[in-house]
Amino acid sequence: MARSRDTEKPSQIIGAAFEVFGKTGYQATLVRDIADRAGISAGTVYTYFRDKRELFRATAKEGWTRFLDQIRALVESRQPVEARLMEFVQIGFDSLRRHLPLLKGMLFESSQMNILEESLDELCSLVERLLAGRAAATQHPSGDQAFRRSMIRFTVVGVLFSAALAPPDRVDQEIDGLRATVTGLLAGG
Amino acid sequence: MARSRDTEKPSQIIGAAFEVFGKTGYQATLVRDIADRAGISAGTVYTYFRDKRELFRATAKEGWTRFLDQIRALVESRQPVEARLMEFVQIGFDSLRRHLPLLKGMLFESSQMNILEESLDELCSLVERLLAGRAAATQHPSGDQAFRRSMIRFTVVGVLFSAALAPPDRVDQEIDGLRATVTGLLAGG
Amino acid sequence: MARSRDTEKPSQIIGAAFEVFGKTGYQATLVRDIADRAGISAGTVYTYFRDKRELFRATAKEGWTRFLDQIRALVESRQPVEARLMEFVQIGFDSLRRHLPLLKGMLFESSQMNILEESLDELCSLVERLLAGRAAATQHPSGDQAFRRSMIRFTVVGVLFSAALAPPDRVDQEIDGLRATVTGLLAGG
Amino acid sequence: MARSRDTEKPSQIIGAAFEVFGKTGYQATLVRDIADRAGISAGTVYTYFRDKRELFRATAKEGWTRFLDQIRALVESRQPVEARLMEFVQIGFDSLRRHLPLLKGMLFESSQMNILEESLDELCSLVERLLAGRAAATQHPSGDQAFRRSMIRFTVVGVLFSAALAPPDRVDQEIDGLRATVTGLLAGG
DNA sequence: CATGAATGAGCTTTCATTCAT
DNA sequence: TATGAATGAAAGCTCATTCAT
Repeated sequence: MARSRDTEKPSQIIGAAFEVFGKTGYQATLVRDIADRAGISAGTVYTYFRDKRELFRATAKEGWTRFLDQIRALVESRQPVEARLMEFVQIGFDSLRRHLPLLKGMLFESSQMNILEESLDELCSLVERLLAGRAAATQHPSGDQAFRRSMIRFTVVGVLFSAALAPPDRVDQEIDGLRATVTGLLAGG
Repeated sequence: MARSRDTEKPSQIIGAAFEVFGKTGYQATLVRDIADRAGISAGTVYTYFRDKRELFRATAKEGWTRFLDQIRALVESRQPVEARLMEFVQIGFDSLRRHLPLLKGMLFESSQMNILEESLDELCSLVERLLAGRAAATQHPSGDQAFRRSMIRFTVVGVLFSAALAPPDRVDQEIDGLRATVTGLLAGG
Repeated sequence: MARSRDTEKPSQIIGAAFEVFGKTGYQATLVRDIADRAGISAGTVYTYFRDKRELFRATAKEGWTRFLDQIRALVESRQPVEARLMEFVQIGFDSLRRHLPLLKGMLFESSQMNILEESLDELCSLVERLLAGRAAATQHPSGDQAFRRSMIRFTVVGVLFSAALAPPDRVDQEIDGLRATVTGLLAGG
Repeated sequence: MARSRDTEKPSQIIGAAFEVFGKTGYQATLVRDIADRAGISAGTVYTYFRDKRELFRATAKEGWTRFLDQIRALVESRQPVEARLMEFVQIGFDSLRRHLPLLKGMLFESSQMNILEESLDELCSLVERLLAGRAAATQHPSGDQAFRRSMIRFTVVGVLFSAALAPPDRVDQEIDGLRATVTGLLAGG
């Protein structure tokens, strides 16, 4: 038999891609760099991914999946609402800080691949559910439902892109500021 | 009538760049295409702009300037608050629709050039001033000031990027939806 | 029934190669395509043939062998001369039509592999023998022997390459024309 | 003004291409090698030729043009028939010897580009005209006209391809043999 | 022997930028 | 200053071949 198809190879490659795309951006990343970091030859990348684009897509998707899984678990946890919200903020901004380069890659270099759309939608619904417990307490007319939903969407998009737009040397304070703002919003109602 | 050809050439080039970048996107745009449309040779572009990047920066800046000038005039106009807000929405979404490709270029294809920061900041303050009249009517504790400011920021960024992220065939309905949402937000308070 | 799989594999591969090279041409043919059609893996091809080149050579040789065997049988058959000549034309042009792509591969895409030389030589002598019966009838001085031989050679080469050079959409009429010409030559003398 | 477009550049490039294609063959030739030999950069080749293919086509065409021009002049010269025929054989086989590698390139590596068709056709008509004077002397029924024409075609194609098919170490004797054959044919009638 | 995953050399063409005129 | 011919770096992907299993 031939060398058996290594089932870990794809995630090994994605791992490498995660780092290189994150550091270098989509355009500037060479497939060879990813292969090098994964310890394989450039050709092998193409055994598992049709092309650079698909590799990027898979990498980005993987990132979102990991993150959304955490949030999903949180939504279904039995903690009190406020605790869950705090943890959400914690996890969310940690991820943001950690994966900002990849996010920028997703935003800036690949408008065609609408990886974000879906993921953003899901993130927004999760946030909605996260807030639902609290919202139920107060009686809200249905108009406020739409308002809330739009608020959530704009807040999520606003946070992500504000962070992504920040100049590299001010990323950290920008994220801190955003986090404070969001915390405030949650506290304020 | 014209002062001199040399003074006009940069804006002539920017005018051409505006159209070509807007239609084609940053990457896919050839410097020669811009030169052709400007009726000059490719080499001449480099007399006025260091490189393609700087030309894009200047073009984007020009676009924001035109737009912000309109809003600035609106802020200083003597119309009643509500009328100004309606006109703002009108102008804003018209520009968005018209210049979306250029905006996408700014967002997605030129990560290093943080052209937006400044312009976004100014746009947000203008919106703040636009809303200020109305806000003054009600007594708001200072906490709400911060809330309002963050709201504005998130809304502005949210609108721009949501539009930019929409897949090409759904851009129009996306913009319509965003406009409705914003109108609702303004109406709702 | 079969002796052993290993003995059959080469001809099995050649059979597949015959079809794929014929359809696709040398350059455009992937070793894997041949392997697929032969129902084996690409690697196995290299157990029986040093490389793609050698496989092509073997395939072409096989094709010539099959063809020359038919002609050889014809030469040795007991039919009257004229009947043999007619059948020769029949078989020859049928083969030409059927295997033209392979012939083109031999001619155009594999300059170093002079597969044709030998086969052409044999084909020419067979034709000479085919014509010999008729030629004997008339008294020919030896000079005409050389003339005849050159004629044969040029005719054979001329037919093959003229067919091979014809643009794809005119191959059929070209072959028809060549056949008519040859028939005429035979009839005429 | 810019550096003016050098009108000699194309033929300069073709000159280099002539040598490199001839020596190396179409496939194995790197555009860069041609550029190097022409003393220009690889990119410049593309200012004058759309791609490698078109450069080859132009090169081959140029070769045929030079050759056919000579033959054309010969046809129109006032020399006696026999002298012209002898000179034709002289020129023809000299060219064949000199440009065989390019011819092989044309034959073997580029069946798609039917550069040969046209040139062969013209060469054949020229030969026909060359022989016409002599032919006129004897009364030939029209059937012989067709015979003659086919003979010419097969002879021309036969000579060219027989030379092209000869293994490198026997090219010279092959060409000598072909020349002798042709001379004999001409002498014999 | 068979397999097929892994390898990695190979190469055209584009296009931003330069610079001789 | 304007021109546009010339430059030359740059990189994805294929596919014949190898070799670990």
